[in-house]
Amino acid sequence: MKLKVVFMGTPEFAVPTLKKLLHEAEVVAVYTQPDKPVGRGLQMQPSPVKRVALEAGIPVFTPEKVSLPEEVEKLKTYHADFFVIVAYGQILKLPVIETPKYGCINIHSSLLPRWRGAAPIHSALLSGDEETGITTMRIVPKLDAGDMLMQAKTKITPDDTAQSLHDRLSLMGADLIIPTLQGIIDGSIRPVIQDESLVTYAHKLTKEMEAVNPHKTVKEIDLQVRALNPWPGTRIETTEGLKLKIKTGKPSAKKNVGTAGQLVVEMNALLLQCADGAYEITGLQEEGKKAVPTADFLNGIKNRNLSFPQEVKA
RNA sequence: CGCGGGGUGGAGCAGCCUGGUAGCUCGUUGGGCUCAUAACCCAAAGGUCGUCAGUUCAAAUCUGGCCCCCGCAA
Repeated sequence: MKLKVVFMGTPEFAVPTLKKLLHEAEVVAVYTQPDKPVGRGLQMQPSPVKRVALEAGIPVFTPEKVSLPEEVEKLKTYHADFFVIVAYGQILKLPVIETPKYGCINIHSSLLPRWRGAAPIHSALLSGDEETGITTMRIVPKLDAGDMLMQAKTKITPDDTAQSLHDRLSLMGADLIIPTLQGIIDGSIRPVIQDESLVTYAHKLTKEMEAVNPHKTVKEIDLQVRALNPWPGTRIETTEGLKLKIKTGKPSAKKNVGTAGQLVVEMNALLLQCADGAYEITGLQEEGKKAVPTADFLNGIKNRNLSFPQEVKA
């Protein structure tokens, strides 16, 4: 008999898990954040989870606060075995948590207890962690503090960005959900209490983080570019008015091509001089234009009013 | 009605204000030079200038509508 599940999730990250559940379990209802005005023109947009759920013909609910008493009453009527929560965007209060027969299960995109909180993928990258992963756990009232059920690890490669890790981890999470639920039912999983002495917190990303400080090291710049891709991105603006986002790049073999903060063109490469060496920008996007390989950008500037080096504004 | 930039040979751009022979850097193809090359030299192919209509003797260029792409903001 299929497990009866209520799914709660919102962004793209939650979609693979929802699809897995649609396939392997009986999803009786989907909860997601209300439609919001997003994008150019500020048009109302349903969440990615809502789109998938509607397509599958599952009832979708978008309460502002799922923990209100009347919402809890409705949740009880499903008589669900589990609530599965993936990046829902609301903190569940105890009455909700206690509703399903076997409890509320959460998928978190880090190796707990490291990186509890809002931006675990970015935090792992930004701090130069060598590996990260997925943890399934029981939901408790305290944020991301529940007992851990299963984990899967993945190495962070030099090419990984927040985007590539996000995509990989979201699939890993989907693969973990059925074994986790089954393991609880048949008692084969032994929940592990989080070691509070190892807890770190992943704080929310802000727009301000996109600014590059060229007085940081090449290593730090590289991690920033990869961790903040695609959002909020890594932006530089020169004193001559050139505004661009660094999409991709790598530490350059060249050591010093100017003074810290200079943007230099040398041997068909665009280089940003940092505190301890040069960082090569290999892909970029100018304001209002498409993202292009740096070679294309350099082809174009040859008949524009652009000359290098330029100074990057702090 | 949130603000703004843009659609020009395969790529990235200039030209538009001050209408009148299609430009630059690169790629592609052929040839040359070289022990050799992603280097250099010569040559060629490739574009109804997003689309529809208007103004004009004449529109990439001016005017209006439509389609598409992107940055900010959320």
